[in-house]
Amino acid sequence: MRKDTKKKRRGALRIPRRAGGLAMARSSARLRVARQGRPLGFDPEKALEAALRVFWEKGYEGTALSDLTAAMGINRPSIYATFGNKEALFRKALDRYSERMTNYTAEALKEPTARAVAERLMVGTADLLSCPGNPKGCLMVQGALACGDEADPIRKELIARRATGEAALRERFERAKVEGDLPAAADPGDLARYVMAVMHGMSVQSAGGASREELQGVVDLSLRAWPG
Amino acid sequence: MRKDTKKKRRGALRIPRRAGGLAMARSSARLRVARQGRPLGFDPEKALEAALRVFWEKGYEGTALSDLTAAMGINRPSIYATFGNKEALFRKALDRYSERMTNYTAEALKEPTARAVAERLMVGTADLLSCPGNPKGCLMVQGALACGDEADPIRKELIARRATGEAALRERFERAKVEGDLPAAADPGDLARYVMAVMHGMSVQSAGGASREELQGVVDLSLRAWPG
DNA sequence: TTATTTTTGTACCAGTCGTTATGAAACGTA
DNA sequence: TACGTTTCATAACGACTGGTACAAAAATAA
Repeated sequence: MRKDTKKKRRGALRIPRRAGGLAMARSSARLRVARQGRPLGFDPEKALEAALRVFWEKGYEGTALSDLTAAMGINRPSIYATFGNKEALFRKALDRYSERMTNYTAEALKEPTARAVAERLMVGTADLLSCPGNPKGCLMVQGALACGDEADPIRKELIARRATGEAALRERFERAKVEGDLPAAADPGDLARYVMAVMHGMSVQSAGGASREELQGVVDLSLRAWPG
Repeated sequence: MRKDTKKKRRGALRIPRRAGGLAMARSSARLRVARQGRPLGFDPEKALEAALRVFWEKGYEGTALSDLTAAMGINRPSIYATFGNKEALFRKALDRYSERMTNYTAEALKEPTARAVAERLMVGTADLLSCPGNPKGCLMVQGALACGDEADPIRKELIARRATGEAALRERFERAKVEGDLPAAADPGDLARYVMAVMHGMSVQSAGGASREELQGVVDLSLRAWPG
């Protein structure tokens, strides 16, 4: 099911039998206890974590259902019943990625000065990218940077999420200007784009095998551009 | 043919009937004139250019043979006879990309100062990324950043090519240090990585829809980090 | 003409893709 | 026990993947 013909999207409007959101929210269903029927044979949280790893490593398009079933330890029908389809599973993995991996961004935005925000953001990125247990690179970049028509919704989703992050950064820098933290001549939009570009560039370099020290060198140099 | 089973690589050791290199070197076979047999019904240069565009836009994995035949205006057997297989075609397209699109890099390295080298490199990248007729982003980045096992050789090839560019830049900066153009405290490796990271980051932002002016803003800011 | 060589179009290959139908298995409940 | 419900495993679906066999078509050489 790639491109040119009917694209009938057979399973798109399928409703998962069990409300995945609920089952996902509390691990192993603490509140909806004692449902009748055969119990789940796996931990949805761990399965989702495994799926995230695969997507992170191979990208959306490069990940096959067989990769997912192998990594998650369950078979296809369990995936579809619990998470929807491949696209829905990726989005849930992406949510998990944002919550668990890039939570330092929210913390960084609380730093008192614009420069401290930028520094903490970039150092946090270097940390994430060089964490030994993690795949190389950033899911928000390499999940679907260029792809076929089939994966295009995912590509657009990642673009939107990157844009959201950049907007939050720009707004933080606008506040910094109001607070006198940034010179009047500084352009918050340019600064936000610059910081994002450096982080995305670090992601590409990480995917190419850059070490923690090398990434830190990029961070140090990029902070020398800071105004004021 | 994706991953888990035999991976028999049926056509890998196939030898193209006609020496593709020769036919490619001179457009429409000026030197090897008057070969007998039915003449080629298409221009290999134009076909390769069309293939390059598709790979550039959709990445290696996202590009199907049907995409290529449609864009190149020829059918599969002609592709295989002229260029080899999909992987060989991508490599030829990548060569063309390097020669025609990123030739400004060689020019940039000839600039008299390290800063001028960096500036010309990044401005040239902004030009390339915002050239109206071109796909968004950079083929060397989004051709195969994260992918399945099948595309892994291409991913590694891109990593190697990016590393080659970074090494050339580092060597240029080392020369600049010898020439007194860069302070003794400057680290050529860090500087090269920094410039590459900014350019790769611009590529990601371009893929997300960044305009020429926005990319130029990134270039201007990143040059403020320059030592000396 | 006939023979030889090369390209073209068609139709196909085995394998994989994402997705699902089906029925057995495993639970709580009556 | 039997029932209702839910999950599990198997096996299949149609569509598409990269790659090819084959013969007709189009050129040169004899």
